Amino acid sequence: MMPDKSVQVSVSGLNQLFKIVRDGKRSKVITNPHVHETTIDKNLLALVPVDEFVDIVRSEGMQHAGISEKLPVLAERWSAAYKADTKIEPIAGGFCGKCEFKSIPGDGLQNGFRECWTEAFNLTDDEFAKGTVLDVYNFRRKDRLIKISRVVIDQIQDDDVDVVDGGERLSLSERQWMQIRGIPKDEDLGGHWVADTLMRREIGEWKFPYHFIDFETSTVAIPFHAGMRPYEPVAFQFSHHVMHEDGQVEHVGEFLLTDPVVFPNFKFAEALKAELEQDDGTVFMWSHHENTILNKIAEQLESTANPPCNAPHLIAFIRSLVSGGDRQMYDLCKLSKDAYF
DNA sequence: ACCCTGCCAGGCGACTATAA
DNA sequence: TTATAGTCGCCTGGCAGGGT
Repeated sequence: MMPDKSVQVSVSGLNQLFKIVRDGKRSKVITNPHVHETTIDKNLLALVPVDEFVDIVRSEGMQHAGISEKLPVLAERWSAAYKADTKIEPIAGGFCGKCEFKSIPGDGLQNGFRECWTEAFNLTDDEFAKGTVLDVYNFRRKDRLIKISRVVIDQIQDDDVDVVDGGERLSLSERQWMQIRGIPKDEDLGGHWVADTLMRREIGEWKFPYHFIDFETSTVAIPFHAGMRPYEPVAFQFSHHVMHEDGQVEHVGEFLLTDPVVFPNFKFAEALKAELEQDDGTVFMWSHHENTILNKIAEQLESTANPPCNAPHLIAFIRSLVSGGDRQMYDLCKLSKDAYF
């Protein structure tokens, strides 16, 4: 059974019926005794046939952490190793970047990643400290280099990265190369690099007062509110800082709605509108998260059965801020990628 | 003058990896 | 989750060379 994202729930507070509580080191779910009195839209859960995927696993086996093998063979091998507590020989790959057994030097914990990579590549402490192909930003050839045991960052060769000239922008490959070989001496501003012309031109487009907004959202499987679907984002908090022309920065506003009964998204948009419509200063976001959330809220305002009376104003306000709007939010993450190292 | 063929570059879509 | 960029394969169109 899977939550069906196309289904709107008919009641509010469904999530309140199943409270998760800590019980020592374990968690457990307390089911509300009134659960049976609540009419739960059973369609919220969809029966999804997975035969097709089971067939794939049966015929092609498992592919995990560099291993490709039939499931029964793996089950046998891994359970035997687990039972006898014997170590499985490591296979290194790009997926090691997501290794969950890394530890921070000095925290006293064992470092499974280091153990594996020491065994696989004989790396010294010094080499670990330099960094590896896993540390290179958005590097898609790491697998290839790991296969030929070229893993320490300074072992990466010129032709391992096709450096594309980004013109006035720092291209992805130029960034990678800077990370690998360092900032060219004549362009080093003291440990950082700036695309001066581009940066100044972009800043020239901005308008004081600058608004910096940051959203906190959650997407949960069991909707909090009637009319919502599984995994619809709930925007419950934002913070708002303003930077004035004289350089003074202030935390001008914050929205936080924690009342579990109230659907926060529309109140959220309302509060944001009240704070931003005081002037026409540039609004900044980091990456496109704020854009995505605002689009989502506009969608919800349009599709909800009982929209607030100011819905048209809220929608117009959102449209002006999102990509394509006349006051579209400026993505500082993108600028930092284009113009800063 | 026209056509065919092979080569190559660029465009495009599908897929995939990555980041936030 | 969404957005974006890299990669790869495929297609197309331009071009050159050679044949009819």
